[in-house]
Amino acid sequence: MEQTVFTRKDGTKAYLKDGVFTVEGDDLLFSAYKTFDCGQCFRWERLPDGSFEGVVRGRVLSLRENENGFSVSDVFASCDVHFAEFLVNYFDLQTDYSRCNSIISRADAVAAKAVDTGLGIRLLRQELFETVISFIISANNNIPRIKKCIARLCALCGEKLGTRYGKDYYAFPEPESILAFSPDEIQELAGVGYRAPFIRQTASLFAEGTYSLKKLLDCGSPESLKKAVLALPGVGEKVAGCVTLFACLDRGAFPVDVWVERMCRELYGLDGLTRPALEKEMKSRFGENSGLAQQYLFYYIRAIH
DNA sequence: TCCCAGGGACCGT
DNA sequence: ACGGTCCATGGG
Repeated sequence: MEQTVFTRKDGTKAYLKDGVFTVEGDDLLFSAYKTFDCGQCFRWERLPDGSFEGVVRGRVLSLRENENGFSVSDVFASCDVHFAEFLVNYFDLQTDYSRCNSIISRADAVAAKAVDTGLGIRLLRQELFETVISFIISANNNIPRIKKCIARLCALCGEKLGTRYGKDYYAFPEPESILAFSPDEIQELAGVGYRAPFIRQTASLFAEGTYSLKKLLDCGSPESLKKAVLALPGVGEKVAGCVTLFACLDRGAFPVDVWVERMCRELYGLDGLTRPALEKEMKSRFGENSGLAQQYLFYYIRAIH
């Protein structure tokens, strides 16, 4: 028996059947590969059979794409309506991407090409603490190694979720679980190098309640929000941008890293500008859609290099 | 061996 | 507000 989670005028629908969450639509604009590969998340991977496996909010998920949509199942449990509603939010299924895409494409020819190349990317609405720690680890690091560091951190102090085919699965650690280890232990066992003290100090600020999702949501303006996130140890301009964007606190954020810098130089001819100047310039082009535009442009410049 | 990776803290000026 | 330097780690 099917349980409908939502339906839309355009025919898109999401429903729950036999514990499996399914989304169908003629023009869904969802590509699992691009969404998981565009650098916003680090705990999804493609399996040899073409499906995807990821750990989200303490659940091991399996995602498979089909002709006109995709299905998600919980590897160790049955998916209930409550979690299905969480997934609708996580995959940003309420947002009209065809509308966002046309707005971004209209900005300029480069953006139009980037949208074309990255079609199917969705901005995931990820958990705050995981996003903060993940992007502290991302500083001066590369994506394959960021994934390894996070996987080791989860295996070190994340809750064990189960074992399948000889593989163990772990949740992303709670702040308190990270605090059980010293900076030296985190550095040596998770291989995060000099970022270990930052990870631990930030975990402490979340554990004691100085930082929480609620407090950041209460900031009011994107400016005060960014200022608050910037005050976390190991968090600078770029990481703060990623946190506010990927934890869905400010979709207008435009984080500038080496790739975006390169993109601005090679595609827009913006040479010799500082990162804040590039951020300001690009935000003026894309406005409230800056975050999504940034993802398309990030994906595009990496694809053509 | 050097350079780079979704940079940031800390120090000078 | 700036510019330089150092910071672990691993892959090319």
